[in-house]
Amino acid sequence: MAATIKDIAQRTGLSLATISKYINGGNVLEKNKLAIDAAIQETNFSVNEAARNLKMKRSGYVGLLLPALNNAFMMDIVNKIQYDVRMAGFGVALCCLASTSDTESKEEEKKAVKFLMQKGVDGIINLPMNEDGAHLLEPLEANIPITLIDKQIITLASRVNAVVIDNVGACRLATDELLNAGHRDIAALFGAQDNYTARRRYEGYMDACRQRGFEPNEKHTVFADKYNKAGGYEAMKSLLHSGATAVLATNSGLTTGALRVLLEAGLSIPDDVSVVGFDAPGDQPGKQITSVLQPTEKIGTVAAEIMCENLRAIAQGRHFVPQLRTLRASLVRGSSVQTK
Amino acid sequence: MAATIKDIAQRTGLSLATISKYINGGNVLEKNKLAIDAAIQETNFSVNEAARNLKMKRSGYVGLLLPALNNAFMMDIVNKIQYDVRMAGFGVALCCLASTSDTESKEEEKKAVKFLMQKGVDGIINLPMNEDGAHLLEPLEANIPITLIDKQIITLASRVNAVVIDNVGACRLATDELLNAGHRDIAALFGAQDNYTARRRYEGYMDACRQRGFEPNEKHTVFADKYNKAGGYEAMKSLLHSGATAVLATNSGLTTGALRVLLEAGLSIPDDVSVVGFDAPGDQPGKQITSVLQPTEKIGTVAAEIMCENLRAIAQGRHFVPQLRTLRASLVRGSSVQTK
DNA sequence: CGCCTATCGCGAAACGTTTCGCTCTTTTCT
DNA sequence: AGAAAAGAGCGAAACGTTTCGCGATAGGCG
Repeated sequence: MAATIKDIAQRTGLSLATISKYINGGNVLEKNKLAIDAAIQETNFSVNEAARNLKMKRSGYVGLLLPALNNAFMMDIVNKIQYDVRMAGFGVALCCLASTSDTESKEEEKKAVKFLMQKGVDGIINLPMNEDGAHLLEPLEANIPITLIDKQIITLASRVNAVVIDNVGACRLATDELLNAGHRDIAALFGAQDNYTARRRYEGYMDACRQRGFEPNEKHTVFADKYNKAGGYEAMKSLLHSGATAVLATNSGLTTGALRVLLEAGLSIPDDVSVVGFDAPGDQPGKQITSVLQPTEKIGTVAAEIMCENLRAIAQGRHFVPQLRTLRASLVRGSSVQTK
Repeated sequence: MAATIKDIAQRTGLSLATISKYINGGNVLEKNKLAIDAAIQETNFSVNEAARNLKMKRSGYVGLLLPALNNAFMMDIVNKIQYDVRMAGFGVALCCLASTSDTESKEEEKKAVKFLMQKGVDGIINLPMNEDGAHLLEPLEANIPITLIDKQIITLASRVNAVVIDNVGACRLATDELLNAGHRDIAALFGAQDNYTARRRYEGYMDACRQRGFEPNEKHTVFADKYNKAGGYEAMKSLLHSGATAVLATNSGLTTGALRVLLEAGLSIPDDVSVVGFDAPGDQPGKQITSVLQPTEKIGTVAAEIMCENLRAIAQGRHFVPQLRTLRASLVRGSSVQTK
């Protein structure tokens, strides 16, 4: 049905090789150029990507593999990457995991990588669940470029790209905001302890405290197993009567969960308790929570950029070296912190 | 590098045809089965999808084409479809438009369809911007199954699937909630008048009013050109001093925009003004807005289901008839409506 | 004028599958 | 036992590209 390169060859009296060359930007006599263009117009020809892919051993797709798609952070990143990658001519094969449990997710992530490999994606952008990076070994063997986002995998650092935010600095920023306001009894909520990001943020928290020469109360620090709303809810609940005058919630889920507890307890913010969150939905009508804002768009752009550059390098047989890009997060002040 | 069917043939002493047949579920002598399985194990073989796609004239991808990815409604749908479609063995090629203006979006949508066609997707799931459906003519000619979500395109009704919600009923539900509470002066915010969904919701609103035998005040009704937060903000602003005792905001953006205005005006909900919204972020800490909730997961599941069924039918040479599925939305009561 | 070099075009093989039509073997039925 | 039917396997062609290596044509130069 659809026209092929063969049809163009017949119509123009040229050979397959010549048509192919022209299509791919090669040089051809002016009159042949015209003839080919005309034939392409008439037949409404467009190259068959499947055939091209077979020959070229590529697929024209980039896999985008995320642990979930249920919050604004992920959404913004997906949106940006999807767009930038597409503008570069690649398709985006989206894989967002569905499991809620950590161990299940890890298993699911491995399966997803297999799926993407089977689909033959040319590259993978991944916000990893498996922090050991075992799931990435196979694509790495196959020489498929990988760009990690949000988390670095240390053992793979020399082989994969990564675009992360300065978690230590970000959390230091958030902590300082409370410390500057005079708070010392801070209920500090972190993600699970085996989570890279959570650990870095804890580090930033400790840094900030120690810089003031004070050792935070361990009793007020909790690492939530679930880093979602439920986790934040439970964690905050357990700290409700701890005497803390401020709350530091170090990710989006924890923040929403914690806020809900405070609200249900009838506490008023910031009069009864000050709050600094992460990625707090700043978009809602109502009280604005002072919160660390991650540069999601930038993360997406940079990840896409690196990936496309890698892909171009591979196509041209050039070499490339994995990059690490660290982006800075900013603090957006709302009205949730009161000087003590 | 990677093993091919040829390698398996050599190792087992069988022919290409036989290996292919076995791989695709055909019958083969028990001892050959074993031999093939062994060879596959040893060589870590897996079929080359590019080659298979070329031969079979398919790509193994479904295009998912949305006007944007910047709200929970879209996110939930993407998430669900992505998952279900993947479980059926297809990849999802995500295309979310970036334009903010209507006309630009329509142009962008056409381009996106071209992109997906070029990529050779096997089917397209689309929340359409171009309500005339012109952008879908080409894939339709090419016999690519199409599933519309959220909006039906009447002129294409016999050729495409559609899964929509009962907009009329949903808006009637919302309106009744205010009417039942005794409100008669309702500031009613709708999307642009050339928008299918907006019109249906307006219809539902009018239905509900007329059923009570009263004709709503036209002055209190506005069709916002922008159906986002900004649109809601402007629209509400223009109605602030209209004397309305209640607000009906008929989509997510309008709802947030309107709420912001009320908040800034220092009005308290529901004491000063009652509010019923659509897709109001019910997830936030703070006051719950009574709101219509769309069955996003269900929409996703049904759309994926229909698409995969279509694709299976095509693969097996079966015929299929386009379906229309209408889903019901529900009203979630918060504390934003007060009896007058 | 003749040689060297660029430039352009071509034929053919290759990428890794699936499938058609055929042969050969085995089973089933009468 | 013999014929028919069913089951397995095979060779070869096809899907639509890209690319290698070679021949031909034309232009530049001494």
